[in-house]
Amino acid sequence: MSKEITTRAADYSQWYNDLVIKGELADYSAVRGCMVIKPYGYALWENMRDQLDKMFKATGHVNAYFPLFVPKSLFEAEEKNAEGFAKECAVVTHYRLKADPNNKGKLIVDPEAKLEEELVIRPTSEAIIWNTYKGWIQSYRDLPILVNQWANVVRWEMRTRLFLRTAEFLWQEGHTAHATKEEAIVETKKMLDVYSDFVEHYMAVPVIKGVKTPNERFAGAEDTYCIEALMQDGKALQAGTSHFLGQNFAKAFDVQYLNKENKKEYVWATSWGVSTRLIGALIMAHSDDQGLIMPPRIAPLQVVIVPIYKGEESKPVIDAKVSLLINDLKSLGISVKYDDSDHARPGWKFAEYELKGVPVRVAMGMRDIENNVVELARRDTKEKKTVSFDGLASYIKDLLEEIQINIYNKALAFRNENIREANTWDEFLEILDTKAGFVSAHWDGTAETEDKIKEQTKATIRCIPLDNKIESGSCILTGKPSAQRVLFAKAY
RNA sequence: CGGGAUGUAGCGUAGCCCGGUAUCGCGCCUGGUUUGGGACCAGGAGGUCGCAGGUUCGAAUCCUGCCAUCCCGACCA
Repeated sequence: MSKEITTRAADYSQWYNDLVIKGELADYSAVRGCMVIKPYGYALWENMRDQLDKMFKATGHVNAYFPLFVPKSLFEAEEKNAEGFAKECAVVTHYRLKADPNNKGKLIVDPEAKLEEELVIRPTSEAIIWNTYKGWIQSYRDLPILVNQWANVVRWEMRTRLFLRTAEFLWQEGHTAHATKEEAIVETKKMLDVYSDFVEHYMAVPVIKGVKTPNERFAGAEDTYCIEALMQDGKALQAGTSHFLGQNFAKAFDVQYLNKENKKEYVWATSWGVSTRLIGALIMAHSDDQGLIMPPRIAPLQVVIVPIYKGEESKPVIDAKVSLLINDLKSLGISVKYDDSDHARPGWKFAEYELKGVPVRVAMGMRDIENNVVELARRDTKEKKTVSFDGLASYIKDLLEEIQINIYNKALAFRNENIREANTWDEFLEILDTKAGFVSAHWDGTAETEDKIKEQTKATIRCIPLDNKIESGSCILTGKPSAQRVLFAKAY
């Protein structure tokens, strides 16, 4: 009774909030728009971070750390980038507080401690990083620079939502510098592949790789590549972006190198990022009305064991048997918790771990020990099975993989069912209205048409899929000729 | 930032219209009985009624301002 979850059908947004808060991933904080990521949620982020970090390093990248503050003069150097982020920047103007002479025990900002130059709290780090790269790059021998940083950034959003859009969020941002345009484009696409690989294979969320239209492009980019995922309510969510920045930042910060012919050239750049927003995607892609469903490969906890005992004498017997299983699981690299706490009964624990999305639950009582079995429950299908204790750990290892694949396939089937072609404006409206999801339709390629469609339907062009087949047709709105379909959806 | 709603113990709530020292359930603590899908009995602790002003002898209740959260827009990862 203690932790009722709103159903998806009753109120999708409330369902999402319930999962985040009652599943103990995060909580609201005293700071507007900022959340506290709780240990269970942070453990999930750590698993995601560790895996991504491995993948970044395997593709030749190294980590570094740049300041939180960006002097305003650096921030404004790349005009488009500055313009794009200007209206959501937190700015530090003073460096000292002092006692309020009129109000004992209170503090005021010391007007005499005004900064000569305001410091922008980074909404993204291109400016400070490219200012730094200027000092790192003289020759073609200094290139490429393949640096990533794990950091927090601040974007003063009007309307925030747990994980999906918070004023401060955690992310990684890769910033690379290259001698040639071709190399930079290869890098941009390579990192998009790393993202899609991670999101699909570890988070079990299928994504569509594509390129953004100029309207939706990152401020300061020449091209923005993205991965788009579909949530259970039929809305799309941008799960990651990789930008080809051209020479925009090199020119803004005057970063040039000498090539083999001893001629000066501007450096080519990329940047790419994914954030704690991915956790929102994970929640909305898999979870059900009973709670979260964690993909085994990044689950904070993969297996929970619940003892079922009658009387004090059976408890040590169960403990002893369980410790064997724990050792076996740990030796296979599986995370496991034995919840033998006495303040909650088994039924309560079952519900609790379902809410938290633990992939596999083992229940063991005297009855099981006598038969040399356990009760095994999987979170994704809610299926319960009696399984032999012999070889149990490796059975569970296989089961975790099966769950991983099953939830991916389920999400994939849902996503595929929800990509629909529209060939007329009426069809387009009807799909958006009654079914949501992605709509594949022809578009005349102009920003004006894109804006009009957005105004009338709230749907935006999520991306032009990279594997798009070339197919001529006519624009859904204007009827003008079009060379290919693009993907529309309402989005988070 | 515009429109709507909400804010009372850790959580969910009654009381507000019609002003008089806050109700109930869950949870929590102690002891006991329990344990195969959210246990039961007994006793107990826990509240600046979102915050700040104002009206009043007296404010959870009336008035003003602010803050936070949720929903719908605009903006965005």
